Amino acid sequence: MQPFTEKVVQIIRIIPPGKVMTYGQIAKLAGNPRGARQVVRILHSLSRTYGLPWHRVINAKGEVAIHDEGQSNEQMSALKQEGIEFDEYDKVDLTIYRFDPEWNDVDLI
DNA sequence: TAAATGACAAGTG
DNA sequence: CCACTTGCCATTT
Repeated sequence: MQPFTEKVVQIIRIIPPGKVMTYGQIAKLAGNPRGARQVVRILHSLSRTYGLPWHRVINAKGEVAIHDEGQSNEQMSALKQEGIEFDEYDKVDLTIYRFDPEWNDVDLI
């Protein structure tokens, strides 16, 4: 497995309840600012086996990016249960709910 | 080994 | 704010 993939997994695992991260943000922290699409693939294929909080990962606009309706509804209710609120366009306020690791030493985790 | 894929991002008008 | 374009790159076909 690529180091990038492994880091992405590590990062997603540390997202606390009630907070979210964006694909691009995760990719950047994992060492590849252009790897947003790889994060997508990882969530798809590894979220189950690694028990990742996949529902806390959304796109840069603050929207749930799932195309499948059933799954997107599942993600939204999961986030609501953690205290995250959606506006009338089903978007979250990233200025409030975005998780910023600040102490950014992801390599140590 | 080459081509296609994707739950994206950032820029432009 | 919306529509559209371009860049992206690990994984899958």
